[in-house]
Amino acid sequence: MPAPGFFDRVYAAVGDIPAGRVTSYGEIARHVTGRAAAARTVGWALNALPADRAETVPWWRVINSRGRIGLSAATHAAAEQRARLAAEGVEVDEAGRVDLARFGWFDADGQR
DNA sequence: GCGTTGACTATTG
DNA sequence: TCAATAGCCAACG
Repeated sequence: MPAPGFFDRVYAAVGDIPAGRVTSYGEIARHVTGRAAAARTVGWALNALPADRAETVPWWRVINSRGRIGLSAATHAAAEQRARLAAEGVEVDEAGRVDLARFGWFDADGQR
């Protein structure tokens, strides 16, 4: 298989998130580039996520650093994200906030 | 190779 | 907690 590009690495990292857990763009960026500063690029990668990839990549488990849904509340993706998270047992606040202390995903070594 | 864009993060007030 | 500002990174035209 060809060398995975940035996008593929992001998708792979997102796919590694267990069900019922959520993580931030910064964590994904650290797994892919090693720098949390690339979080913008991660968001862009998911924004450009092809429809066929959306079937296999749990993009809805990716939120911003504060456990808040970065998507606009009026966006269809935001509503679907909340619905999918709720279906997995993740409680989402009316403001679109998730309790990272309970549902946040951390590395075996990266537990804060 | 350059400028623009973006589902971000950290800092400051 | 919210709002505004600066910084950083990768893909696209």
